[in-house]
Amino acid sequence: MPELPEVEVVRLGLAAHVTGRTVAAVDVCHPRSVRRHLAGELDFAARLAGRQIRAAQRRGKYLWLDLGDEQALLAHLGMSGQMRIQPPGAIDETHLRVRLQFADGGSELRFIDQRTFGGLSVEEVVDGLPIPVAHIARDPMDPCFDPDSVIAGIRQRRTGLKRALLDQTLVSGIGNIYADEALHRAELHPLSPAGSMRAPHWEALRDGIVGALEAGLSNGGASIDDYRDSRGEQGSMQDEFLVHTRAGEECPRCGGRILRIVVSGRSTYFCPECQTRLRRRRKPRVARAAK
DNA sequence: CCGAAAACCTGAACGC
DNA sequence: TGCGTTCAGGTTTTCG
Repeated sequence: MPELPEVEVVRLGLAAHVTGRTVAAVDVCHPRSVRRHLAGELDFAARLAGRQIRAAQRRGKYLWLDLGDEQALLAHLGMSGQMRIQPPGAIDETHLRVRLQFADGGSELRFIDQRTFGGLSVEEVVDGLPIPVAHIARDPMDPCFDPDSVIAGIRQRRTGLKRALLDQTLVSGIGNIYADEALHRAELHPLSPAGSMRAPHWEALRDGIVGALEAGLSNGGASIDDYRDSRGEQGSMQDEFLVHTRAGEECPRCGGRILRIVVSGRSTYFCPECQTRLRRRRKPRVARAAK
C-alpha cells in the first residue's frame, strides 16, 4: 500500500511531468473515485479545466497538485491508487478511474485504482494545506518536523506503540508496513505501552522511523499488491523488509522466529526475541488535582 | 480519551 | 471446473 515513501516517489514523478502544464479535459470514468468532491463530478471537471499546475506537494500520504488561486487537486491513493503518466494513445487500464488531458496534447495523467479506497477532489487551500489535510500531522520528511514534540505526543497516549505510529494526527506517513519496520529497527515490541518509553527507547524509535522511511524511499517504495510509480515501475523495498510479511522466517538481527499477530485489525510482524516489550510505567499521567 | 467494529471495494487464494 | 468464502488494508464514522 502506498505510504510516505511510495507517495513521495509518485510526487517526484508528477513534479517532473505535470508542473507548468495546463489541464484541458477531465474524464471521470468512475464516480466513486471523486466522491470526496462533494459538488459532484461535473463540478470536479469544471474546476480543473483551464487550470495550470504549479507544483506537486505532499504531507504524509496525501498528495496534491497546486492549482494556484488557493486551490489544489488533492489525491489520496488509498490502498491501490496509482497516478500514472501515459502517452495519449495508451490503452485504458482496467481500473482507470480519472483521466486528465493537457492543453499541450502531450502525456496524460491517469488515476488508476482497483479497490477505489482512494480518490481525487478539488479543495480550497488554507495556510498552505488543502482543507482535508489540515488535521494531518507533519511527516518525518517535513523540514519543520520536530521529533521531540512528536515523541512527547506518543508518550502521552495510553495505547500501544504500533497503534500510536499509525495515528496520522500524531505523525503522518507511516502505515502498516513502515510501522512494523520502524519498530523492528528500534527493537521495540508493537504492543509496548506508548507511555512506557524512556530516553533510549524514543531515541531508537525516532531513528527507526527515519531509517525505515529512508530505506523505502531509496528503494523506490514497496510494491506488494499493485503499487507502481508514475511511470508504472515497481519499487524494490518489498525485498528489503526486515520483518513485514516475513512470518516464520528468521529475524535478520538475532535469528529469532518472526511472528505475525493482529493489532487494530492489521497484520503485524515482529521478532519476539529482540523487540522488547516494555511494561507500563507507574503513574504515567498527571498530577491529581493541583488544587 | 480509548478502542473495537463497521463500512467502503475487488482480486487473489482457498475450500469443497 | 467452478462456485462460494475469506482476507487484505487506509480512513472515517459510530458506538460502547
